[in-house]
Amino acid sequence: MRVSRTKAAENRERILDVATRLFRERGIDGIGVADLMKSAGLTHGGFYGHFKSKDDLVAQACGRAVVRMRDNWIRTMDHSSDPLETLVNEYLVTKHRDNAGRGCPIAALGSEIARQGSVTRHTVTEELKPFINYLSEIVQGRSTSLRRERAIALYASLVGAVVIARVVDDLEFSQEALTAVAKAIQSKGAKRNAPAPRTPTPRTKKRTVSRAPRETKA
Amino acid sequence: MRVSRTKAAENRERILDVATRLFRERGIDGIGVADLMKSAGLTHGGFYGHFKSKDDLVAQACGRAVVRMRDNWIRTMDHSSDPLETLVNEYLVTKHRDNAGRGCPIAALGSEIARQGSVTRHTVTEELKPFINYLSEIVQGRSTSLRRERAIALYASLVGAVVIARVVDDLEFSQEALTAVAKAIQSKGAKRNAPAPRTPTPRTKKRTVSRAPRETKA
DNA sequence: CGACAAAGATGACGATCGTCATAAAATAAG
DNA sequence: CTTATTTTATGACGATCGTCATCTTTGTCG
Repeated sequence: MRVSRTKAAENRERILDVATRLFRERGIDGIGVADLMKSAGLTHGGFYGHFKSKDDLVAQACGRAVVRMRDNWIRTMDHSSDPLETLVNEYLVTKHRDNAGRGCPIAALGSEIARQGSVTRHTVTEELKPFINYLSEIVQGRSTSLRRERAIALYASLVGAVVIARVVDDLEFSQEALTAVAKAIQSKGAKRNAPAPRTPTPRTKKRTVSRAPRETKA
Repeated sequence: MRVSRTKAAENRERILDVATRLFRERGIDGIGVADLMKSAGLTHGGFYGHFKSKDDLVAQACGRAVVRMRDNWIRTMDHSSDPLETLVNEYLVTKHRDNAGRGCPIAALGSEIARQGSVTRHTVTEELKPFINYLSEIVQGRSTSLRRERAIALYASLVGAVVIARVVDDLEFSQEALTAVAKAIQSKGAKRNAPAPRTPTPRTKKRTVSRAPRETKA
């Protein structure tokens, strides 16, 4: 059966949205075209009218996931008086850890994207660069190159923390991964020569009660 | 055909060794039982005499990969006068980035292990804990809890750096991910109140010429 | 030396994979 | 209103997936 032109475009968008979520939840190889289309409310046949292959969808979905993450966090940080703390409070929390389908695609799919074809990797790379550039503006540092270095190191520690927190099945250990990196970032982001927090285990629970990262629907 | 008891044990070891490498290279879903057995020089039929399912193999292979990584790096660091710098020089280099099959299993499979069953995740977790405990001894910090925090944050930034370096297809960007985290770690590991390096882009290439991490064969 | 047991080879199973040809159906164009 | 185009549905394809039953072969032990 046929469908109106706008409806067809909506269907395409829905397939992409479902893919960005299910890939992060189950892995790129963990969800097939048929299941994916069913989750979008369609049958598997119509897929190849929208995408020329699964790899094509993977590239577009991964790129979209990075764009959504970037736009979402930039928007959130732009409305914050302390963007770095806001980022940490949105990223290094259990709600993000337990909601891979709506969280950072590099943390959710990093090791898989690394094995994808050139189109997917290139798309992800180009969409990731503006995010790093933005982070370079919110970290401290004398020179632009130093701030860029710190931005990359910041993002790397965020990704690694969530990956480790999702790998380990020990809840306490998992929580440690999140809070340890959060503390490391905040002690670094603090004013130079400011006294480091003397107590080793102060308020570490309060930090996990913030909102989970959410994506825009369209 | 039958094979001597010791030969059978060798075959089992070979299957496990091949699996620890191929899983990291192609992903857990990226290599099947048949291909895996062929790579071990056997046919697919004998597999279930050694392992009761693929998940069983995945758990043992991932656990073994973590053990090998841990033992290898602990041994290397134990012979070094500056264990932290040695770790950075072994981990944050292109040889490690380009050799996922023999590198850190968390960096190579982190987002996939996070979706594995409870046995795999528990095995990995328990083998990972001693590594974190070891790292806690080589980082600086007044209290044991502070050192543990820093050890976890250190490992997280290592993992994140290699994941990002493997995801992006921009070679310069990829190299930046490695060196940025290396610098961040070394500036942190330096003596407190030591002057931070003033020049923003000094010697960053020399650091990448070290040996790649290697595993023991048995 | 002979009998048993066990390891690996062979081949097949049902499921699922990505892909595509074709049919049906409704919108868009005339 | 008719015609033609386009989108989705149906169903099938070969390949590969994990798994297992069966058989052959051979090491092991009485």
